Amino acid sequence: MSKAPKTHLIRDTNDRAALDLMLANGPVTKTRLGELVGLSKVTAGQLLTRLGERGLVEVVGSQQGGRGPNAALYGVVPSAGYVAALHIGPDRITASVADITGNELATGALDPRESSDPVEAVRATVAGATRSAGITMSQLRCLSIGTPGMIDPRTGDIRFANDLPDWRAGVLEELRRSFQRPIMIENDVNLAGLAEQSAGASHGVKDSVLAWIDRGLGLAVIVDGRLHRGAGGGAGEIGYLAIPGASTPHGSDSPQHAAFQSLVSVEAMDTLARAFGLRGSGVDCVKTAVEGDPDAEPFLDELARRLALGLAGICVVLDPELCVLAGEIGQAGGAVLANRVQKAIASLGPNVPTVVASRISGDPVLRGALQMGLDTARDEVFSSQG
Amino acid sequence: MSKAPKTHLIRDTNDRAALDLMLANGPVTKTRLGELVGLSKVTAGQLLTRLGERGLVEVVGSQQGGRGPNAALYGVVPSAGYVAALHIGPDRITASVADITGNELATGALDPRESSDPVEAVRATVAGATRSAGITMSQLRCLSIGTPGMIDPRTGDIRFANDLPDWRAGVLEELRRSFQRPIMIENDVNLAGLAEQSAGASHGVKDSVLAWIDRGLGLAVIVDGRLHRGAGGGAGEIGYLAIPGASTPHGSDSPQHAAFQSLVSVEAMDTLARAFGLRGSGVDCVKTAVEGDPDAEPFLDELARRLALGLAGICVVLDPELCVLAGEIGQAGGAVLANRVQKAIASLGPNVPTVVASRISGDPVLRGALQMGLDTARDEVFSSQG
DNA sequence: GCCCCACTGTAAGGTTCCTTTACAGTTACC
DNA sequence: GGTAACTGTAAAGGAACCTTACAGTGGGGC
Repeated sequence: MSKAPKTHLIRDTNDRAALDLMLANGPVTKTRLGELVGLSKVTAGQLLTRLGERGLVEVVGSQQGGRGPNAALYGVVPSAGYVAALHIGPDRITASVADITGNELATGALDPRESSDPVEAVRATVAGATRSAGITMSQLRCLSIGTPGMIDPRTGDIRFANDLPDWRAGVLEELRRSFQRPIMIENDVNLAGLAEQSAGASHGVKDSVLAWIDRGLGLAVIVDGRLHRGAGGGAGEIGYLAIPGASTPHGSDSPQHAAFQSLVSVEAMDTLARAFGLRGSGVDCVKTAVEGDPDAEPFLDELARRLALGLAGICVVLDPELCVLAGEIGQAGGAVLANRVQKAIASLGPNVPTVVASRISGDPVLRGALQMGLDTARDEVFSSQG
Repeated sequence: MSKAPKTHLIRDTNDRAALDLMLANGPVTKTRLGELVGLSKVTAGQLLTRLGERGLVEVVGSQQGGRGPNAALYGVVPSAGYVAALHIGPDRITASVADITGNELATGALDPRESSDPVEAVRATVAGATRSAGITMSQLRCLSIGTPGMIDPRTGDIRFANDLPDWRAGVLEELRRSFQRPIMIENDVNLAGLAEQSAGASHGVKDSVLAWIDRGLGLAVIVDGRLHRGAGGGAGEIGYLAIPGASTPHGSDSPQHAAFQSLVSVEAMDTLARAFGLRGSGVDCVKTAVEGDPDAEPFLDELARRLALGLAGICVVLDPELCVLAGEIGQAGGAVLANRVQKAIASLGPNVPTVVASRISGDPVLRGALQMGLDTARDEVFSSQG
């Protein structure tokens, strides 16, 4: 109810609700839209006329089989806007381009070693992906970038990214200058958490965490349905978490080795597999163990125990309803590992979440970045000012 | 924009905003209210007429010193509703009665050993407090109760309270039957966190935690300005937190002694003080150390180190902007302890919050309970249905 | 094969709630 | 003693929703 921007406040709210409904449920008739948004048939019709004149919705068909005349079906116009999402990894940059409805049009990839300049690398990858998608870069409403490393929640800029020496503070500003449009950078693990929430295991769950167990270790914290970044963007940096009662079976027991990162990463699994006398990489050993190899059983139990030692502390603090295991190790462990971790957590503390494996196919980070990009693109395109 | 309860949706929102503004800023004139709420002078006048007819606001004076006629000052009518708040401790029940503006009218206390029945104890304490306040129990809009123990966020009932054997699951239902009005039970530490947020150190801070260090140990987690209870109400039960690298200087080092609870409670401080060859209780030793006694210095350092070991893990997960130390030990430690804890956290991890001591005078739990009670009473009284 | 009923889509008029404009009355300040 | 700045109310206007009414369309019962 603020005074200045009161131009069409209620109407804007209803327009946006209608657009979101059409994106979520697909094409709808006038009458149905009215029921869903809470408007009369007449007002819903006026709303659709308005959005049609702005080029945001169009008739996409008609509903067959009804009693009376076939009602027109209205849907969001896909070409109303496009977004590009990127996942910056140490040895691979991947990109995805989608239209405003969330339909993925094309993907692209680049070896980051081709260029040490982040802006150049991003431009090249995005250019390739947009070309395959059959659109121009100028049609992109915004760019959404997932990286390892910590983001300053005030500025949105990178604070530091250990695995990406070329991505330093100031990159956001350079990218914005180069692209002249909204650009967001977000932590990769947080994006995996968003992806899981929007279309995966934690969909509809209010309080959940996603543990990313890969070369690095991280945690996405979702409280009350919203991603929690922390005051300095450092929430979920559980690689630093000091783990009590942890000791590698044949390794040293000194304090500096008790960090969570050193216990459950891809690298740590390689070491652990060797310590258990297993062949192959740590990830492979997880897979064979999950498939039922009895020789790998103790190895998997130790992994579950280590994970539980760290997660138990997190559960004591947050008491999440659900804990999703993701990343290369989490995905390899699947439901088998998840169940064991849940049991192990139950033996360690009072708060026991349901533990499950990731349900996102493909790259969850890229998926999350796309979701974040779509959210802001829709805010832009659908707002009456845009 | 739902269809059924559309009766005066905008109007209700504005009415509530006006009432909240008058509660926060004190009496206001028609014109000023219009500016604050975002309405025209005319509409603000109609709004005040409406609320006046409902007995919620009244003219409480006139603004002197202006140019034109002295504008009437409108304020919330205190007698529009009353609330009672209770703090149930193992050996003391305290109560407080306030009017809808938050003005505390009377307090009361009871020894819980007088009656083993929670309902009887609550009735007796509330009866005493309302009598001193000069109102009847029937004028109470709601009852808000702080207890140790875990609350089920779905039912609002007690799951279990270790320190209160008579308070078990089902108490909420009995209380509701006895009082026939809204009753809320909340964890004491969470209430201390709410008190600190509404009128203490964490006022206006989005992401903060409050560590309660007393006979028991607990953590109130505030994310995005809202108290986080967790899926099972167990968020912040950090007494169970397993602490790495912890060992009592002269005590045992076995795993079962590494729980946070055993390291920093009032009892643990008694033991620690003896271990350092100090006289007096642990709390007294904290006080003398804070006052500058050099003999107690190492004792205080060890307390800060222990606190930091636990809080560092919490900061890695949540990255709060602020960490408030409360409870008997936290309050006794004051700014001196807070500063040392902050330094110690900085040496243990990447996320370093500002650490401060509680700023609530009196009983923070009772204060938080009152705040929670006021919130729901206002929802009731101010809603157009009420 | 015909009629009717359920449905679509539009037009007209009504309600709610806020706004602007206008004006009469009051008081500090020059 | 006049004016500028303010208060408070009345009247008219506009935004955004609603209901009612009606012409048109097509599947299913008879």
